[in-house]
Amino acid sequence: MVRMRTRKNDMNTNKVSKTLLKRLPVYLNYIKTLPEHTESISATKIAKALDLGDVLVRKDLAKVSDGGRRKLGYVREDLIRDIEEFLDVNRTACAVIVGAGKLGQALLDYDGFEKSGLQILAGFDICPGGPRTGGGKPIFPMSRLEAYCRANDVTIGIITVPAEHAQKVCDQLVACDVEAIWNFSPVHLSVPEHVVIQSENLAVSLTALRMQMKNRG
Amino acid sequence: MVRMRTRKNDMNTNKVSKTLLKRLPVYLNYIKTLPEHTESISATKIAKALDLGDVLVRKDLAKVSDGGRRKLGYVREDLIRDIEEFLDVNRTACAVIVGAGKLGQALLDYDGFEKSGLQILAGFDICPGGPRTGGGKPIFPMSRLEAYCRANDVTIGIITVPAEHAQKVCDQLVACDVEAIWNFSPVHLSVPEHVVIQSENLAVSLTALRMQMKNRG
DNA sequence: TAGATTGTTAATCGATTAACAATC
DNA sequence: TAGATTGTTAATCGATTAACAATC
Repeated sequence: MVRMRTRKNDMNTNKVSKTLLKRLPVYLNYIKTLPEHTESISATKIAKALDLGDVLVRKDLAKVSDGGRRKLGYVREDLIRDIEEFLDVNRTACAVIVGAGKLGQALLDYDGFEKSGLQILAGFDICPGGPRTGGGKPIFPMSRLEAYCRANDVTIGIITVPAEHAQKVCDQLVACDVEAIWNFSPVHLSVPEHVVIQSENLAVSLTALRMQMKNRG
Repeated sequence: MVRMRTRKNDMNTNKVSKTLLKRLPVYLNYIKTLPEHTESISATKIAKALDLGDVLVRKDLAKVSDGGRRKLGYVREDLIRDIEEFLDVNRTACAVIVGAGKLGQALLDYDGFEKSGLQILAGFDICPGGPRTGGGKPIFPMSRLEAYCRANDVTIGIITVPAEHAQKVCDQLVACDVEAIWNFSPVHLSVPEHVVIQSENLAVSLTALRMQMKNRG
């Protein structure tokens, strides 16, 4: 009798905590960078390598995989598969970047997002400048944004314009029916409730870093 | 009798939570972008504008300022001063960037960090390429890293090299006696205990974003 | 067996929210 | 006064850690 691979009941029903979601890609990356011949890996070892508590890692892994075997740990490639499945990295979302300055171009050219399930199709800017960036992706004028998004199933808008234009650009992207905004400008953006927003505010990170230094030194 | 401006007792003794540190720069930025003529501002209004709970903002502000007046809220410029003082933005830390690719250059040219107390002096790379970037800051070969860091009081090392070189570069920066590492490469870095580390892992953010989309749609 | 590991339940810790008092 | 606000104490929520049982 063929038995379907069963998943833990709570795997999909339980809400996943945001902190777990942030750790899973880190685990995944670490496990993937282990030497090829590594057969198995334990939560304890991952915890030590990543400076985390072992119980924490054990619980995290239990939430996304039932491949854990007492005394043995996890089979490496099974664990990779389970995490990837959980994170749904194979379902690719399409994105555009608005703002083709240095940062925008850096993101446009970076090919590392594809293994996290993101394909950045094109950039948009008020003055499109050179027709293509080094990485070979096109940069279009803003006037073509909406048509492009609708024609190419763009679900994520990435904002890399200066702070003063960010909200306006955000509104334009929302009008293109993107489902999510990934914001790299240092301002809080207002979006309708159905739109997901994630802000990378480097000034915030920097301040956190500096305060930690202050508390140590 | 001249009375010194007194601060709440718990302001320096109490440990500040990490979450507070992440919100303060956001508050500060919001308050600063209010119309010039704005005299006063309340926690309630800030909360509404930034989609946060009002009690949360109220408690946060109380931790960094004692300028709150019942019924009136805070005097805008006093609050700005108190937050800036708390975050110590006027004490500037010097940094270098290792890795002068597009991302490294974007950060090197970005002038927004200075108002958060960071001065990025120079970039370093294995092949220094053109002598200067658009923003006018120098890019040196790696061989000059240590001498430069020691000569210029560099306390923060920013890493924007590909993942496979990140740990090596990190070790080099630690050997230059930097106090903190700001890591933009998507790997976990090991540092001695006395070194502060902050990683901006975009793959992690991206995954969090995609999972939120999945849970909504 | 003994030891390394997972898994589970309870305890702790930290952060947020709720309720309400104070007050200008 | 009434209303908008801060401030404080208790309750709740969520995440992590501790303790220990299970097991291959």
